[in-house]
Amino acid sequence: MIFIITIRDIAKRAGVSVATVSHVINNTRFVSEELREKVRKVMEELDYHPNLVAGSLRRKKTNTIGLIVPDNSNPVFAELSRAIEDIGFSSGYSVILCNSAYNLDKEIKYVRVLRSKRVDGLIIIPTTVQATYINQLVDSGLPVIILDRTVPDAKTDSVLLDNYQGTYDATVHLIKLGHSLIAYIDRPFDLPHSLDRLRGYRKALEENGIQLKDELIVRGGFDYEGGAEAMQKLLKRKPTPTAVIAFNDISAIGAIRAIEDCELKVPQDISIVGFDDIPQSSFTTPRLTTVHFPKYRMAEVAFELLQKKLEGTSSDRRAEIVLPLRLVVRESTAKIG
Amino acid sequence: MIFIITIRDIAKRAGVSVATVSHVINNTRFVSEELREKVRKVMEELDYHPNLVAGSLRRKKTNTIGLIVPDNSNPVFAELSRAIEDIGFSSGYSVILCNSAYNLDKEIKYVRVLRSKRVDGLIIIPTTVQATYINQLVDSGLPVIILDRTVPDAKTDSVLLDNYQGTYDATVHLIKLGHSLIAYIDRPFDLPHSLDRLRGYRKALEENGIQLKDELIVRGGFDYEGGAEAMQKLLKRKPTPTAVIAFNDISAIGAIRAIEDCELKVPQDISIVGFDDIPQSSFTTPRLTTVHFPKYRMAEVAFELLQKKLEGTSSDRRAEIVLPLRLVVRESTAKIG
DNA sequence: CTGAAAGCGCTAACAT
DNA sequence: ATGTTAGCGCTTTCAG
Repeated sequence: MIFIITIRDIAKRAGVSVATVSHVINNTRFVSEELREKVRKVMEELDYHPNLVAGSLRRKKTNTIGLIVPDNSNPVFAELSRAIEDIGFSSGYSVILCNSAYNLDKEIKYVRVLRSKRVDGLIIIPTTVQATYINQLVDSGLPVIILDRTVPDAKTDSVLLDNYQGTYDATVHLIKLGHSLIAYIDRPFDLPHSLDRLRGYRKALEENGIQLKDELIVRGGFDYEGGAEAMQKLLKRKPTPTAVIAFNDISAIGAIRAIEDCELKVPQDISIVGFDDIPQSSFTTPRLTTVHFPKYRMAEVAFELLQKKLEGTSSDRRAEIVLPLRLVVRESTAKIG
Repeated sequence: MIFIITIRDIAKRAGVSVATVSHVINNTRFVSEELREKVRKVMEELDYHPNLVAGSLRRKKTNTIGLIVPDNSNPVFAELSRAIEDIGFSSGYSVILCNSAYNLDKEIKYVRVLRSKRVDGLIIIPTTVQATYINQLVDSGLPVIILDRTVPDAKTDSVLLDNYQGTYDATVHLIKLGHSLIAYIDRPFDLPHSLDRLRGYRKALEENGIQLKDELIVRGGFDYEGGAEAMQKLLKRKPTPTAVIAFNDISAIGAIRAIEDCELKVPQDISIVGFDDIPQSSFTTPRLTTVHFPKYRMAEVAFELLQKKLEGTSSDRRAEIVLPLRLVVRESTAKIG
């Protein structure tokens, strides 16, 4: 940071007070066209760039928000980050991107940093269900919005998905296609939202008189490989499932890979449905049937909620917005052969 | 930002000077274990979080860097962002993520913001070849590292790929497989790095006595759909290519989609090779043959270069590190039928 | 309509 | 070994 020109320099050179310069920069009180023009010219000449860190200190507002996601290299989170940046930008906010790497320790470290950096707000997809450190933040007055994860005791707003409905619909879709041996690839460890997805699956089976087989539920990982490995396990189970639901598209894509590696075909031999509807899911072979996650919408809602908190117009009640989900039927599911 | 406890409060309550508190926080001069402990206790009690914006103002260092990428929802950039965040985090830097959306105007706006926010450095994948605004930054003393794009007149370091070699190898691979009708899906508009890729392709054809057919070069878009559309055009060309090289994996995946939609098979009817080696490329059907882009390595090199500039130990010469590329042969390429 | 000046919370030179 | 204090560059109240 070797920027030396300050507002005083501008003021001196333009023959006005620093107050005037500040006001022309921020358009915050009337300044005669004459002075205004003079100030602008000097700023231009000296290539002046206002120091926002000084401004932030004074104004107690940084115009930056923190965003903590598990892993930006996951397409869902990448799209979500992108959307939040987009929306933030148009409201004059920058976003500090933080990856927790599914690691509570790193997440908490980041929260400390962001807090010390005095971000105006925080949008977070937490790694755990633990609410204490989030509530500390909230209690300290930092606006926090929780995304995509249920944190039961959190004292702040969240925007969630109707996960239960998502897998319920997916399962019913499969059942209607004649499947009854429907497997489920779950995430590596439970969290309320994943439990909800599992519940949707279970409920659909139950309602249709299909007995749940525990050996058809298996855990995957957070990458493509995880889905492939889970599927490999499933392929060894007897009876072999004729359909599988994965907790996300990445796993589903890994699963397809594993199936085809066994000389089986999707959907002829096994149907697959994913969750998230990441961009590539329309371009896989076969195109993936999946539950559409409205990422941009989630970002919008999150930002609106955050804005309200920033403006102090947030309702006292803890908002919990649940976005509806919709099954997108493509080519990876078919009538049982 | 309604954090009210300041270093003075801590000092007062602990019965020490603010200097002492500052020094225990930053470990910047000796403080007796006794005072140190007392201060720590008070900080704990009052849930004190040092105000880094004040610190930054004073210290003229924000410990945050700006990262401008075209679009974080592109898997390559998502991985790159992730890697830079990761490396930055371990050196105590936060990163402000900015998407230029391939839009020079937005890019320049972000540069202004980042500059005013006094980021310590900037890592950028520029949208254009235009160096002026980058050089202004450089001249103003802001450490800038250019990634993945050739900006000929830029007066700062860059870390690039050996793009020429990448497509050259890809093309030779195809030629060895017996192909001579090799098409090329280019990006929507030219930039030096894409021109280099095209050069590699041309050179390989030429060296092998294959005549370049201009009608086999077509432009795609920045998403999967763009690749699919480009491929559709190619499929209408006579003679139809037996192999195609795409400027990135996303396009290649879109192209595969388009091919299969015409009841043709990859690689039996048409071979495809991509560029980037994004994670999903090992899991497509067929697995994509592609040029591996060492994303984490690029992030590391970029950060090292940046660090040097931050420490003022950067060489005077403008560094231009070119990372080697390597073709990963998977299943989307085969001997001509 | 414009200016003077206090102070945001911290760091670090200087003093003891 | 610790304390005092002058700013960092800006915003904003208060005065005129």
